[in-house]
Amino acid sequence: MGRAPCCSKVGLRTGPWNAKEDTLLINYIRAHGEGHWRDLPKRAGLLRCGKSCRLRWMNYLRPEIKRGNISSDEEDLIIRLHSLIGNRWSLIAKRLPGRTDNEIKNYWNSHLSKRVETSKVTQTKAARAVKKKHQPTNGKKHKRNYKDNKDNTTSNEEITTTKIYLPKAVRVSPYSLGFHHTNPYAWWPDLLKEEADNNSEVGGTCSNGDQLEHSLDNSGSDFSFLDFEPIEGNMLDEIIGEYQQLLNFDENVQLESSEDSLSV
DNA sequence: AAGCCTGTCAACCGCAAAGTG
DNA sequence: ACACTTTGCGGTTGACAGGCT
Repeated sequence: MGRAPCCSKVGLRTGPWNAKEDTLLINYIRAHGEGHWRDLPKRAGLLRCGKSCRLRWMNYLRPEIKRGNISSDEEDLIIRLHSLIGNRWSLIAKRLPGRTDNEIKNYWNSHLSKRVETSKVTQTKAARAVKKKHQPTNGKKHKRNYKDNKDNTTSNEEITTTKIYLPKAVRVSPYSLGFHHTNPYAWWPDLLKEEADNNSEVGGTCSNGDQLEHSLDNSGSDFSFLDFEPIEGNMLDEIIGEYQQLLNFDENVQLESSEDSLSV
């Protein structure tokens, strides 16, 4: 997948992960925790680069990841957040528990971007019709301040210049943002689920022959995500409400990427 | 049935921020 | 303050599936 692997990865596997690799990675992380991605493949007996392992874990194997269709609530939230902060997928993902930035990005590119674009055009046509209706008859431009969009695809569209400055991208641990899950092992391979359910030793022998040293204890501290409690209340509603206030501040809001200030 | 087209999504890359010594 | 390493992010790619001609 993607581009050709970089030069330093000779001898390492690329492309889709198989079940055996997934199991090795899951077992290793359950035993030793996340992090130290560079050394992880060697220790786990994987012929992958650390980056690939991290990506596989973060985007697919983490137990708190929610699989399945994106709900209409989530979709609505994505659209609103994207209109507010643009392609900041990780920030958007952090507002959608169980969803990954990659998943949201893909969903946006394949499902939402076109729909939103279509919607924009429709709205623009309607706006033009209204504007034309109220255009002063002397031919002078309407006094209201219109400004071309940066994007040429909508260069003819005119919107007001209320600006919201985007925050700089910051790294925030998903755990610090209330990332919760209710059934962390819901979709893990049955073998692993059994192990988790039984609170049993992860150890034994990996398929590569390595011995796993640590045991899994759900009440223990090896995995912080095991300690999470379900979110109280309807988080999506809260978030939508939160941003609704911002979006309603002015009918037309123009986003402008800049320093970490918010001004309207 | 076969070839082409299009949409989806996992996985890759480069780059930059954060962390560490 | 600096250099080096690690981690996280966003853009992009390409395999695959399904629809269309």
